This record gives sequence, structure tokens and C-alpha cells, in this order.
Amino acid sequence: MPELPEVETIRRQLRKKIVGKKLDNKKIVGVRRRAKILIIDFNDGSSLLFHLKLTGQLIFNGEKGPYTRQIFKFSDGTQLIFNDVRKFGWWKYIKSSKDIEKTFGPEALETSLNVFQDILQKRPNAKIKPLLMDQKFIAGIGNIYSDEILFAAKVQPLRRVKTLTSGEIKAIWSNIGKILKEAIKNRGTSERDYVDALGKKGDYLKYLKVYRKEGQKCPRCGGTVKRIKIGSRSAHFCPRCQR
DNA sequence: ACAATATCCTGCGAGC
DNA sequence: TGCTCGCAGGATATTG
Repeated sequence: MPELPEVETIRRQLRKKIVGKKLDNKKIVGVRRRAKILIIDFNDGSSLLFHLKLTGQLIFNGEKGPYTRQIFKFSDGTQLIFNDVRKFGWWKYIKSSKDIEKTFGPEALETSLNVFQDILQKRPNAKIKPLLMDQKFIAGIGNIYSDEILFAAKVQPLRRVKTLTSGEIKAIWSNIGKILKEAIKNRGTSERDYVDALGKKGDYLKYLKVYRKEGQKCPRCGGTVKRIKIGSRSAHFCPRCQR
């Protein structure tokens, strides 16, 4: 499931490939990311947005397959393939991308500790895991990385914000940065469908500590990783060393 | 205003 | 072996 590191990986690769090319006679001037949305900017101020949701793929010069939903052809003959098995993903042209900014909370990798503390203070009763995944609260984190961040911070996913110590808040914040950056370095996590813009799998799967590790040994304390439901999402954690 | 939950979709894997 | 059924989850809408 593409989260911030996966979309960022695609952005960096795509930028090198398509900036300067023309699509529908409009010149591509940049490739950005906001939250989990990939944004291709054109010289006339318009933009093409993509959300990959759960199973979307954006592959430069990929080949058409059974789940190809759209093909974007550039004027030089190269193309961008949008695949999506489950059809949750979308793309759309917009005249101006000005309104995108306020749809989301601060970017996860651009949130200072002070800002993080401030926005947490406004949500004392929220459970920490769903809150980290709330894009209006902080942008870019999904189910995989929220589990990994909370494991690294030794915080149990059901904890309410108001019960967190300042040390725990600091640990969550610093691990947001640490884990997302490490995941970007490894071009994301290919748990199932995700591939990068070159069609290659990400390498971060092997570094996951708790996500999808139910019943396995906790790599930190030797406890047993547990899976619970929070809302309709699964949360993985070690009940022995995450408190 | 905030918190919790149902909903969309379809391939896959567990279980019989 | 082959079938059924439940599960996976991002974001939005709806309900409490």
C-alpha cells in the first residue's frame, strides 16, 4: 500500500524521467508530492493528480496489463502506465493545485517536534495509531508505517494521546522521521502490489519489525507480536515492550 | 467538533 | 483438488 515513502520514491524517479516532456501539448515543469498524492505540474498552472490508494501502480514506460486503467502518452513516444487491481485509486486534471495544501495536515517529514506536540494537544482523546494515519492530522503515514513507528517508539497503538508522556511523544516524533527516511532509502515496502516507477519492488519489507508479523517473536524483547483490530484496520505490536 | 464505523473493490489464502 | 468465504486497507461519508 503506497504510503509516503512509496509515493516519494515514485516522485523522485518520475521527476527524472518526465520533466520537460509534453503531455496533451502541455509541458511538464515538475513532479511533486503532497501526503500520498502525486502531482504532475504543467507550464500553464494546471496539474495532474494521482492517488494510488491500495493497489495502484505508476510505471514509466510500463507495458499495458490486465489491470491497466489508463495510459498517459508523452509527445516523445514514452508513456506512463496507471495500473490498479482494486480500482480505489484515481487520477484527475485540475486547473489549479492551490486548494490541495489545506486538505492535509503538515507533511510527516516536515513537522517539527513543536508542531507535533501542538497538534497532538488538540486531540487528547484520540487513539494514537488511527491519529497517525489521519491525513488531516499529519500527512503521509498509513497502516504499515504507523505500526513500525509505534513499535520503534515503544508505544502501544491503542494509547490515547492524553496518556502519552513527553518522552513518548518525542520518541514517536523522532521515529516518524527515522523510519520514513529509511523506507525512502529502500524505495518503499512491497508487501504485495507496490512497485516503483521503474516497475521494481521496494526493499523495505525485510526491515519491518511488526507489520504482518503476528505470532512471531518480537525482535527487541522476544515477546510475541500480536494483531488486533482498531476500527476496521489491523494493528501489529508487541504487548511486552510496547506500553 | 471529535470519535467511531461502514463502505467501496477484487485477488488471494485459509479451511474444509 | 476445488470450492467458499473472509480478509486486506485509504479516504470519505455517515452516525453517534
